[in-house]
Amino acid sequence: MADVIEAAARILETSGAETLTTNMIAEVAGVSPGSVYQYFSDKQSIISALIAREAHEFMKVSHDAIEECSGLEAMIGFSKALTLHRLQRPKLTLQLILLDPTLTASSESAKINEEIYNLLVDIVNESSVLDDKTASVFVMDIMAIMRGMMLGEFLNQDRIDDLPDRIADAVAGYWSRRIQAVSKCD
Amino acid sequence: MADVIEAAARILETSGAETLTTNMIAEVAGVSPGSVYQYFSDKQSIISALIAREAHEFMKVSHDAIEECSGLEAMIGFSKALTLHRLQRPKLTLQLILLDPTLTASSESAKINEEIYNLLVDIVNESSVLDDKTASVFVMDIMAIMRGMMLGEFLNQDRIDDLPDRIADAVAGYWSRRIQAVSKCD
Amino acid sequence: MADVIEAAARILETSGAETLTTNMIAEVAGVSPGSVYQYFSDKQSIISALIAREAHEFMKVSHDAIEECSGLEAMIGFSKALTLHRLQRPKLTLQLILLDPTLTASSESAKINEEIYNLLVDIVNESSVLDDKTASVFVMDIMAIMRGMMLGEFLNQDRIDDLPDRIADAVAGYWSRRIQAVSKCD
Amino acid sequence: MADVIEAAARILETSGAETLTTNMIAEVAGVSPGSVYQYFSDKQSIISALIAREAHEFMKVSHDAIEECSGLEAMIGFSKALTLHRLQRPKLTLQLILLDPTLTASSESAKINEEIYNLLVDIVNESSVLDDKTASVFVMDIMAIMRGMMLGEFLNQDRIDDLPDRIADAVAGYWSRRIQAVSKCD
DNA sequence: TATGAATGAGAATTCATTCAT
DNA sequence: TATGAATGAATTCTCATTCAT
Repeated sequence: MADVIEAAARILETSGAETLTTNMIAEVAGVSPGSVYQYFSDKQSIISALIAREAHEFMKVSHDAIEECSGLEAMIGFSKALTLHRLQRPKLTLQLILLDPTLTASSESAKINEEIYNLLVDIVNESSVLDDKTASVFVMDIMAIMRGMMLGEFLNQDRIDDLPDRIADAVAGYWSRRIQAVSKCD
Repeated sequence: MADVIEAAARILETSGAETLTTNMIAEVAGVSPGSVYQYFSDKQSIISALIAREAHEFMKVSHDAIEECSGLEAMIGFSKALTLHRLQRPKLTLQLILLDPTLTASSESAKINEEIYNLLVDIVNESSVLDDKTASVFVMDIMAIMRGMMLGEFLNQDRIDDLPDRIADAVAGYWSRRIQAVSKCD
Repeated sequence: MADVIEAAARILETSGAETLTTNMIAEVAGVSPGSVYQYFSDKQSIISALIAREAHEFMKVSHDAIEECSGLEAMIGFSKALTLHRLQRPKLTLQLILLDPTLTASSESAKINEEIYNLLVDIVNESSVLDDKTASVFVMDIMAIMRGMMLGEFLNQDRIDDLPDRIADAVAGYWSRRIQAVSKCD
Repeated sequence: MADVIEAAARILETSGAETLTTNMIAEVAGVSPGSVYQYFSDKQSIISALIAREAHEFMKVSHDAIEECSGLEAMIGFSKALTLHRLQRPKLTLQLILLDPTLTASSESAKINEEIYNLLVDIVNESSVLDDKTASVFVMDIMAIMRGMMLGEFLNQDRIDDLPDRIADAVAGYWSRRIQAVSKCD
């Protein structure tokens, strides 16, 4: 099962989503096409499982990065952890974002995604009192910025070494500007 | 020809890239499958033409938004113009980003993309003296932030009315933080 | 009309039967696809007309080659005339043989073919008294030998300059051997 | 796999090359269209495999026909064996000659073709000393005569019973005439 | 449970032919 | 009469999925 998922990951990395056929997955995983369907109901669920795996892996890293920090500092910690984590397999990250930008393909990854979302909402609420909707949009934007910048970098691979810092700056920049904007409204 | 491109756009909006078949495009365009190939050599070139159309439309808006401004002000003008433009057809924007994040699918859209890129590099160079590489990464990041936030919003459609402002804040935040970071390095 | 036929010929020569489309014929002939159908009921009738044209051209040469000769000498004269004639456009000959080995695609070329056939039967009958069936097979074989050797040579283009002599030898060889064989039977 | 090849053969025999579609092959073979592509990469490779099959079958017969003979006698033995072999499925032979007159469609049949070619060159060299080029043309001509006469007969089916003898006479006739012609040149 | 050959619906594309202008 | 855009049936080939072994 893990082999099948990893096979899908490797195919995405080496030749992209168009070549991701179930027969190819089976071949790379070293099993028969029929066996793949013993564990996965269909092709989409393999992709979903891969996304869930990646989300899971990240969750482990995520908590450590935030603890003992709060507010913007915690958010920056989070963004750097996410970026460093995804830098390990940039091509894969790129392909997964294109396949499922929201990470909600499976209920499992959707759940993990929500956990992360709640984590970030908590961080935001520690330092400012925003109504639910505003906090939600705030967090979504920050995730979108991170996702967008990773996607951009992984497409160009121009200056991958300082990507974590650049993303941190983008997040911090958004945070400080936006907190002001949101406060003004009240 | 325009009908075929618009048909592709509508299919992307209503049911996404998987249902974008050449037969479906022909049907929605109200022509026969054969007719599609009178104007387009293959399926990809329809998509490329659609992307080129969108890029073209945006270019018209783009110049107006920037003129008489400079520096950050110009960049914010640009980001708002882009966002407002893409807000007209958010679902389509989303699908096109997923199909071709770099806008380089066709030589024509690649050219327009480069024009926009040069426009932004000029804006950056007006206010700060950065070496070529740094300016390039700077501009790429800003485009990535915009792309990421649009993609995020169009997936959720939570608070679309203040998206231009939020993107402008993100761009401004990145700009001010990053100019400092880059200056420190010198 | 002649332009259309010649266009078909040229396409056969340059790129073979697979690329012989009606649209291509029209383009090479410098007319519109619709115009082609003013003169020809369908694609096959263009090919038939081309075959008829070639048969016709050859008939002109044919009579001259035979007159004042008789028997084997006349037959050799005929074979050399045919070979020299077809050597002018070997590629075309090759393609036409493959398209219609019997030259009976159209009633017109079938008629010319029969004329030639009768000519050769007369030649045979001048020197030997064979029953109709035997004479018929005799002539058919000679035509088949010529066709086969031309086809072979035009595929390889090895030694095209002495092809007429080689074919003449083959014809003469068949003639002399076969006359004996046929006589024995009686 | 053999079923698919035989299906192609039968279609060629009954209705010719225009009706030889991959769907029809699958239907006649009693399998699904997809199954055809399990064994053959594309349509052409089915045809090539059929040609290779025929060439292979003939090779088995070929050696026996020649052994213990030499010179013209061996060549006549060969020509009779070939003719008798192809007489088993004349319609198929006809269609295959039109599809691939040189038998070089596949590397496998090309190889077999070369084997046969070498066999015949050896036969020629046993009785006469010809330079390479002359021997090559000599053998090619003999093969062309056989091919041409089979093609002619299979089109008309006039007197199929004495075809082997007629072809043998044609070959013998060419041989004796041509050996003289070639010797004169020296 | 694992296999992998077989499936067959469906995709992209072609091209002989038509017909409104 | 000439045009050439439009047609649409037919073709090759793919691939997610199944099921007998």
